[in-house]
This record gives sequence, structure tokens and C-alpha cells, in this order.
Amino acid sequence: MPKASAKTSERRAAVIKALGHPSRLLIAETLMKGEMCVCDLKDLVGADMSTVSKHLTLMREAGVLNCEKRGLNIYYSLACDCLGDFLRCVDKLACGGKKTTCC
Amino acid sequence: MPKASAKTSERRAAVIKALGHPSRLLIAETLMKGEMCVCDLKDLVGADMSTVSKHLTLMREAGVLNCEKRGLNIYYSLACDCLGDFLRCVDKLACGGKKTTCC
DNA sequence: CATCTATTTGGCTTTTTAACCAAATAATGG
DNA sequence: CCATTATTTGGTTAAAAAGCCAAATAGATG
Repeated sequence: MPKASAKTSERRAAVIKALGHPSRLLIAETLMKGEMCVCDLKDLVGADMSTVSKHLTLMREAGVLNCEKRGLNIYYSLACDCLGDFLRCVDKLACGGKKTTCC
Repeated sequence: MPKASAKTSERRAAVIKALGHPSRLLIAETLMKGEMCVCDLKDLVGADMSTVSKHLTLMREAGVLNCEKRGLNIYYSLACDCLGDFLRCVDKLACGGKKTTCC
């Protein structure tokens, strides 16, 4: 585990932030099953195409997604197969329940 | 892996968002070594105490942190020991490098 | 070449998040 | 009970993120 310099902390936070939005998380979860093109992801998310495109760009720039153009479509896919482990941890935490106060 | 309903997606995203800020991530990384009180975390982060307090509240409400009051201090700790796996995945992605375009 | 389809970009508005300061609360010790 | 220390809350302001629309770009196809 690398030590947390300010720089790596920023970079890590960018990756995490890229997944910390409901639509983007849904996209990532869905891409675990395989690549998809933007228009299919648009249907999945149910937002404006331009909005989805911006989410995808952000995720790609964070290093979370790869993309490849084939014909008219651009296919996005996960850059890493570790997302399962990532989500397992998230789910453990998410189920912990919201504590409104500590004492 | 539970299916991603809108509700669970929201909840998961909240957990992830709680870690997707440089200061909060630094706090979480530091707490892997053990609990700390707010004033120590304030020194670590180097922000106003009230700012740090709000970060901690947000993380606690997301389910990421627990806290316990002892004497005058409140000690925060990680709610789950899975953060290592989480960060391993994040680091893999963070090292992937920023691709500015796909083609 | 003109056109069609898929996607990205730019611009703008609204919402959310972050930060600080000052004031409130809570437990402790004199 | 008063003062002190640790922390949270409320309020305000500034900065960042998200969404939509319209326009631009890039291949594919007739």
C-alpha cells in the first residue's frame, strides 16, 4: 500500500469520485457484464446523451474506463476487473446503517 | 453481489462519495492504523476544526466511520476493515493513467 | 459530396459541496 | 457553579458538479 502523499491522495480521490455518483456507479456496475456503447448507457441511465457522455469522459479521465471506437459507436468498458472487490467493501459499509450520532 | 436498485445505488454512492475527497480519504487511510480523536485529525488534515468535524459527520452518516466519546475527546475509527481491498483496487485504477481521448 | 447517426463540446443555470467564522453544547476540573 | 477544553451546529460565501440544450465533429453510407 503506497504511502499517501498529497499527490496520490488527489489521484485516488479522483478515481473514487468517478464512482461516487449514482449514475456513474450504475454505469460501472453494468459494465462489469461487458462493454456497452454510449447510446445503450444513455438508455440505462435515463439522462440526456450529453450528460452521459460527460460522465463517461470523467470516468475515462480518472482511469476507470477504457473506450474503443468501432463503426459509428464508441464502446466503453471497465479498465480493471477489481471492481467486484471494491463493491464488496462498499456494500459492507453501506449495510452498516446510518448512525446519526456517536453517543 | 446485490442487484443495483436505485435505492442501493444511492446508498453505495454515498459510501463512495464519503471517501472521494482528498481530506476524507486521508482521514480514512490514517485511521487504518487505529482510532484518533478529532483534534489529531484536524492537525493531520490542516483545516479548520469545524470543517474536519463536518467531514467526520458525513463519513459516519455514510457508515464509513464509528465514533466513541471518552472523556472530553471523541475517537473516530473505521467501521470496516475492508478498506485495504478497496484501496488496492483504487490504486490499480489510479495508476492506469489518464487517457485524454479514446481514439 | 450530401446526409445520416453517434458522440462530444460549449454555454448556461441550478444544485451541491466545501470552507471559514462565530456561537452553542458537553464533559471536566477547580 | 465557573472556567476550560473538545467538538458540533448554524450561517454565509465561494467553488465545483450536474443537468439540459444547441451546435460541432467524425465516420459511414447512398
